[in-house]
Amino acid sequence: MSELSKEERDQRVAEALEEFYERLQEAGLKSTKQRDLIVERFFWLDKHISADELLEDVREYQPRIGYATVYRTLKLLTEQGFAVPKDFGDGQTRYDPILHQDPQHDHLICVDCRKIIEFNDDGLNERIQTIATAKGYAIRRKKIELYAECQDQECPNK
Amino acid sequence: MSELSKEERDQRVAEALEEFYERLQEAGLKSTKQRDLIVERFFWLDKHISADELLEDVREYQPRIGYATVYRTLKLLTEQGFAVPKDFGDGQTRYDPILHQDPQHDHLICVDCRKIIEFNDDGLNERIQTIATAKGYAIRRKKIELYAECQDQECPNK
DNA sequence: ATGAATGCAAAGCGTTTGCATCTGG
DNA sequence: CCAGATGCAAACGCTTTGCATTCAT
Repeated sequence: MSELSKEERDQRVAEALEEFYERLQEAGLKSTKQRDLIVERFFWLDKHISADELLEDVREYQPRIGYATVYRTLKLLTEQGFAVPKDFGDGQTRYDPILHQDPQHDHLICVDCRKIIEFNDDGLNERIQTIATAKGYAIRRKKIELYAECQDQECPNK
Repeated sequence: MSELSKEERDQRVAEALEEFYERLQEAGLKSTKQRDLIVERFFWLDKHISADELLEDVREYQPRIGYATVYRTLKLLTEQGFAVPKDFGDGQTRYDPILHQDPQHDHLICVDCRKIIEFNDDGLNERIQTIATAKGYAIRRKKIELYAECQDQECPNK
């Protein structure tokens, strides 16, 4: 994610947008100034974000956007598989953008400072597959959150 | 869980209750008819349960219990480490009782019928430990939810 | 008696919805 | 044109809180 160059990032956002507009068309839905902006910013920021935070961001470009529009767009993105809602227990839902090259990552959350580290572990993913298969299920998606405290003093809240 | 005999179950509930009352005393908090009932039923039922469902259950014994009391008791149980709140994305928080012999389990959720299967996998737990340790963190708790569809026709919603 | 717990109703908060208006295809 | 999208405000559902009353210690 953050190791990508601006070019690579632009590239991935562009691809995701293209895919998104294709789906819009297929579904007979419309592209509008507001929707386009929200979706583009959502992809561009490329991090788990709350409706509130996203609204604040897009209002820098179009101050009159209403929060209902943001919620509706996030719902649309979720339905179309471009976003995954996450709940970290602080009362508000956050949405993870899915730029399709990206395998869905998991989270390690510091219980002291609430810092959220994203990670991806093949061994973990394999194990999960094994478990689901053994029980006769096929994984559609997963939600893995590890709540932990860091060992040393890098964490401000200790 | 469900493989326990009634005796074993009673035993575990009794132990958990004892521990709970110890903590209450230490904290200078009181034991009341309502609180006792809610906690006992919560331990006895021994499954993830919403505030609503728990309220409905305890009202069979004491119809005048208010929902605020149930919420307050669940909050207390959570603070004292006897319950873990879980969010499965359907808008209401569910609480998992922790009877202390029980290692914390994970969930496999059918995306079609919303059936929730609890499981525990040592390989998975080891892998998680490894990941956290490698990143310099010590796990306090985890939340693992696998959303999957079942392979055959046992699932009513297909 | 005194601090804590309860029940009720009201408030909170994030999210969703109804509706009149606007807009893209 | 007309279905779909927007913005606003009101409604929603779950959860929390204020307050007068009751209760445990």
